[in-house]
Amino acid sequence: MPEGHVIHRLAGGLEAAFGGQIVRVTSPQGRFAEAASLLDGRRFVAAEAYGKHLFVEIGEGALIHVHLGLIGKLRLGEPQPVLRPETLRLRIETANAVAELRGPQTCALITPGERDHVVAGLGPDPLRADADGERGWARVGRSERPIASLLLDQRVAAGVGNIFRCEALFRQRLHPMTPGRELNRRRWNRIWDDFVSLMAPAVVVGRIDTVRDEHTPEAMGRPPRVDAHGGEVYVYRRAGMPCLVCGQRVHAQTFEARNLYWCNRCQRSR
DNA sequence: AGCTCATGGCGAG
DNA sequence: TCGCCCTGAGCTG
Repeated sequence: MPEGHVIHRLAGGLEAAFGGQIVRVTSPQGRFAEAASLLDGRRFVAAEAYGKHLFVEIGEGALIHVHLGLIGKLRLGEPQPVLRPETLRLRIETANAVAELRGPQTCALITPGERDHVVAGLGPDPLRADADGERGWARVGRSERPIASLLLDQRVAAGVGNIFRCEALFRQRLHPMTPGRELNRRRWNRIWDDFVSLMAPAVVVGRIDTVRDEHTPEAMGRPPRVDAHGGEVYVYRRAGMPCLVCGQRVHAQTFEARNLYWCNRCQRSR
């Protein structure tokens, strides 16, 4: 479940659960055992998200770098016995809380310098107060690449994933294949502002809602969306269903190995 | 029980 | 551009 809002939410949850406390760190699966033993029994200092990357600081001078990838999960909860240890890469626990990491793309012990190197390779993160959207525009405005490709490029906007990409393009009525250089700065600013205004609440509520007030279930007299991957959206995973604005069937196509969803009638500009 | 797909990203060719 | 990595939910049988 990993777009940037999930990672930021996890960072906050980890700090609330473990901040300042002495923690047990283990790797029941064994694949992170050596590093875990170095951190075990030390004090949890901080957890920080940058884009889809999570940095967990336990003890001095070392960080755990976590990237969930497509299928990784980090669950926070009450103390409980270890279940399915064969897939449990990392477990952090106190008497009151447990965090369990399974299936991550990355779980590695790194130095602060290595963390800085990872961050240096990322573009601005709409969820960070220090983000500078202009850095994203610098890459978009002179690119021949389709905007759908650019918006998943973590150097353009770190933390944006497939849902926010598809939804921002719909909200801006932009055809996914529009080359970046055909946008102007104002158009980019509106996309960026959408990322900020959609992602920040998603961190708080733990789901993605992108439909404007006039298209909510209440406003349109339709049943609310109930499936597990999020909240109310315009096009993501709505292939073949009627567009909430014009009624035409939502299109879906594989593009650069990812699913792309859009409305051919509403998103004409290019 | 087995198959497919997923909110990612990498490296080989 | 494709195959591959890692896990689990949601189908199908």
